[in-house]
Amino acid sequence: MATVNDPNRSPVERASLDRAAWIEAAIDLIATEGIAGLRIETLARRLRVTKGSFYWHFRDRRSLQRALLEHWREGRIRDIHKQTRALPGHEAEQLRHVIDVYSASRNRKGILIELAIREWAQRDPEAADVVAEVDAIRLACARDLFLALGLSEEEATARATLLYAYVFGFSLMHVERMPQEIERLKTRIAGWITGSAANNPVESGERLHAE
Amino acid sequence: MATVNDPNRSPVERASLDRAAWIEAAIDLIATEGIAGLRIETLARRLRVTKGSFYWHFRDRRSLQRALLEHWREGRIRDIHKQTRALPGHEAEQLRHVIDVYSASRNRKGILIELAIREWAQRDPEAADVVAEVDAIRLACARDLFLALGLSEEEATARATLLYAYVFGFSLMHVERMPQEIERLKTRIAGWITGSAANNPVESGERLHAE
DNA sequence: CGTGTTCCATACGGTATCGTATGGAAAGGA
DNA sequence: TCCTTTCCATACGATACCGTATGGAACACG
Repeated sequence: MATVNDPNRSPVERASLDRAAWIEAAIDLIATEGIAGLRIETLARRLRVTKGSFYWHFRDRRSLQRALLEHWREGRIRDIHKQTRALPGHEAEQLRHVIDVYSASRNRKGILIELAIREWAQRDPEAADVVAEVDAIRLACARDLFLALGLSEEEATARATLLYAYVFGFSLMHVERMPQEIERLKTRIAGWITGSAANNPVESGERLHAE
Repeated sequence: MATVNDPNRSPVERASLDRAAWIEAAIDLIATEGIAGLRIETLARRLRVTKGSFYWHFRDRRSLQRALLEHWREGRIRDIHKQTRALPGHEAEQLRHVIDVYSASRNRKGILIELAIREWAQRDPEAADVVAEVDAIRLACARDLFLALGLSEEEATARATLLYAYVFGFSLMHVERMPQEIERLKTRIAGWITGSAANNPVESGERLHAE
């Protein structure tokens, strides 16, 4: 008896979906099409079902958007805490790690999602609230690292702000340059931002902007 | 002769439009609704005409988008040259002026347009080309100011990149804080970026090698 | 006055999407 | 077996939009 949820079924066949599957697909969609491209029937086609399925799991389009925001919010909060948890004495290293891991070249899809949501937040109050919360938490995490380095409150706040703004701003830029040249540039800038010895290589790490 | 273009006509009456009027309205629209909100019939309603007018002035929707890009490109290039034309000996001051003028709090609408176009550029090659050109020119202008301050090529390029990324990144953030507090923060950060001695100069392992 | 040009209104076919209403297949108890 | 729940398909009305075709009013000009 090959039930609907039979794990032995061919992957191309339709499996029973749940809210999580819709949210996952929605994240993928906004990464490539932006928030405006988040259409129910488009999603349904990608999932090889009809929108009858969608309206069983969600009340309406707005409901999916809210679930999307919540999913993104929780993921970002979990990640920033993971990425900024430094061993004592390794805070500077951890800061450079954060800069590197947030950079667009390292995590294209995550950046696209960030940009899509932030552009959405420009005209959606609920999205703006979520973005504001994520910003505040990430800023606090970065600031704490600077504080651990012995900086004053104000100094640490300012450096964290510079770090955070720089990372997202860089992801907005469309630079045409040799990759190697770019990396040198970014390493130098990271040194300024962290205000520390700048020449330690940054270790690669896990993704921060994962969906 | 009270022609259609008679300047004595009441402003609420419909006047004869031209391409420039459509482009202006389109700019306003994307500032509030984003690129996806740029619909011909929506624009026509705002201009109190029907789309019959639009298709007289433009071939199709894409044609308007291209005109929009061109208009934005020219405006940005003119503006950056104007904002970065410094009197000799006043380059640092001019740099601070640039940071201030391009900050979101001072130019909300302009930032919204920038963000909309940059988000558009994430998935439209023609828009991406225009953004890349504007980025290159603005980076060059900022770099030239740093060069005039005596920095090396590489150092000037890096500082210009930091400045540019920071300004746009900050406009992406949703900070909730006292305006006055924000201004102090931004002033301090601007000091770091310009490398001036006004506040806390950026002291790193590789400090300013101005020759 | 007649004619051509400019600029816009109207009407149309076609597509995409939203949300609803309703039916039905499959699975799991009772 | 029968009934219920779960999950999705189908059909529908309604809206918004694109691009085209075509008519018409106002003006310019000879």
